[in-house]
Amino acid sequence: MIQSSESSESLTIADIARLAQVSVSTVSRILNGKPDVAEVTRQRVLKVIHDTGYSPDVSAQRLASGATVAKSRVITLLFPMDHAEFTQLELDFFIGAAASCSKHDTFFNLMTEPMDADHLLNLFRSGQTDGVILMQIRMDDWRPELLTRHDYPFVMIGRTSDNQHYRYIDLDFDAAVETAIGYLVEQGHRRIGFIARPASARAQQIGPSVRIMSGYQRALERYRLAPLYREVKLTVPDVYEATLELLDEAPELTAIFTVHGASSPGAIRALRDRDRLVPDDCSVVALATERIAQLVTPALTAINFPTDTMGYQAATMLINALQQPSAPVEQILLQPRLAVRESASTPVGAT
Amino acid sequence: MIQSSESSESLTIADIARLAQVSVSTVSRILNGKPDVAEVTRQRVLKVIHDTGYSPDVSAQRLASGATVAKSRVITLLFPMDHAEFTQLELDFFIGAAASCSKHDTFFNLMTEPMDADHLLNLFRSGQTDGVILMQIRMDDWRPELLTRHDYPFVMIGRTSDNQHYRYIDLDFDAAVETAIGYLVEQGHRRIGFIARPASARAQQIGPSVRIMSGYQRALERYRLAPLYREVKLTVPDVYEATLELLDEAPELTAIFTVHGASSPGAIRALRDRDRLVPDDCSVVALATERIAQLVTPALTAINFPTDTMGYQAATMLINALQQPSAPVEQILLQPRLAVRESASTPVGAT
DNA sequence: TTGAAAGCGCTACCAT
DNA sequence: ATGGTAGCGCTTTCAA
Repeated sequence: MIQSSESSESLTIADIARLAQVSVSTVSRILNGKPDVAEVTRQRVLKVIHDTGYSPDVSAQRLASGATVAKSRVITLLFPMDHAEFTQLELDFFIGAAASCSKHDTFFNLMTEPMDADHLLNLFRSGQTDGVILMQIRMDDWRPELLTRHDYPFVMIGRTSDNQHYRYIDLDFDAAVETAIGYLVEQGHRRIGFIARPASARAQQIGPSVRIMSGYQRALERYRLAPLYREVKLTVPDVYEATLELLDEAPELTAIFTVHGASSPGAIRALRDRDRLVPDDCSVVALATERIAQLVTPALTAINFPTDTMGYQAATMLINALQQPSAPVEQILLQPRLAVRESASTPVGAT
Repeated sequence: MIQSSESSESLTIADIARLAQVSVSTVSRILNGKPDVAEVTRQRVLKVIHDTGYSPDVSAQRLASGATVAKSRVITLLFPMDHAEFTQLELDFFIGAAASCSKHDTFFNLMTEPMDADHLLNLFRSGQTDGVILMQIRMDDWRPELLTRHDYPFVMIGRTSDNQHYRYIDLDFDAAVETAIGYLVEQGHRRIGFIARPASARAQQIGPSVRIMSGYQRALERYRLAPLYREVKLTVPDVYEATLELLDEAPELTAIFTVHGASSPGAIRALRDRDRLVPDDCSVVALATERIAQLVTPALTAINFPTDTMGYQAATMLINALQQPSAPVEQILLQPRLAVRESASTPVGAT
């Protein structure tokens, strides 16, 4: 009870055996909860173990038991932090994934370190994780191919340009933009400002950035709209500035679509500072999580970005794949759903 | 190059040695980057390794090299998810901690599974982590004592009732409540509604819940105020309801202090639905992160809850402790700082 | 520069 | 119910 400290440094199973006056095999049995040990013996040995603070060397256990790499019951979500400022968005993915792990008796691991191939493979080799959730997927991402080749389980939140065979869950961003702009057009808007993620993300071929811009192009053509957009860092001040620029470029604009709910107060305030009230004098539609949409005033009319659900589903998908490796590959492409709230309306003087 | 797959299942260093026509020792040397190998040999062996897809068994490596448990360069943030609904709050802790890890070449691990003592110790024993950040600290938390006894490094975000010797960073919640209410009183408010975390959290002795209520008691005494509060789940709808109740109980109230920024729109909307505009007809002060405070309209006058900074500092503290185990124990108790924004003002008809 | 062999700490099989 | 012992896959002297 009392013994203060870790002489455990170099204790081996042999030491325990000696101290408890039994054989190594017996100690091993006890350690592994085997039934064929006399209760008295077990107690005696257990006492020694506790008193000495001994704990078995995991490496040796694994090696001896032939478990090349033991199931760790850990899944890891990889979110390379340098590729994007953390935003509310990503956080909800984490929550969802963590919640699923909790429900499925699995540990959840979040890694924000950007990884090269070696790091990634080592995660598996070292037994640190049983599977990974990949985020910030680029159109030409190299990771799915690598992991597939090594037969390491993974799912993507996002998708590459040609992912016939990989598990993924993603929002149909192309369609999301078309839906949002379509809605605004339906309401009678013709001059619509668009605020998108930084061009740098697109240059890096990050999926959503690429697809959002292609969706925008398609929407422009489909509705015969003139381009009017800014690609900026999605912070409140940057969006504020961008909105002002848009207003300068096209004072006649009656609506703004922004791809990020959490920075939309920037737009709303810029509008207010130019004497435009939302939604009466200008509509704002966003791509946003329900939570953020509700937090902003006026509550955002928005394409729902169900990030927590996506995180939850991604983790669940991965855990399933772990349990049934031969099960068919699931691919989920969520269709956009617009939630009408308070931030958009018919333009002044429209039909 | 082409080889499609992993026969690697059972490849050992001996197989590589045989295939490359060298001894096991030589392969080992190459694996470990030792200099005393002929370049030709090295190339030949490397090719075999690559072609076969061989990768060494980590357990065996560790065992043989005597590294009882290798430094994992991982720190783990423990956030037991059942103890609290995830709120924006906690998320910012994660961001901060992750950011520090990134800066300090360390992996960041988030675990949401509630843990018993065995789980916790195993995290260390199995070499999964070098240190942990504890959250959701209870006044009488058992974890610091356990970890200290085993000499496993940790820091707390929060603190126990008697943590003379543990590393921690915490906000002075007692003082925070007094400051907020003091500010309101200074502005001329006398009838102030208070919205706090659920009583269940307090029953569980979760630090902030306990200290916030004790701070409230102190504030009541100090300013001779009558109690007027609700303890509720901090969601927008629940806070909405709570605010309505407060309004029913004390229609004359002129201010509300809530401990959670992200659910404060619930209060603001309840007020609006009772024809009270914030801040003109009723002030709202919150305990909130800067980000949330800015997101809400009107921007919240709030006690700053620097969660991301706290997460960052906690991780940094831990990483330092890992590098210099003998360094003195750091303890940081942040004093509350009020940021005046738009949501509070002088009550109607006050001096 | 290379090879042979002795363990690392533990499990699992075979005896007893 | 217990003990003896042969490896698990690798690293690391020590020789050659």
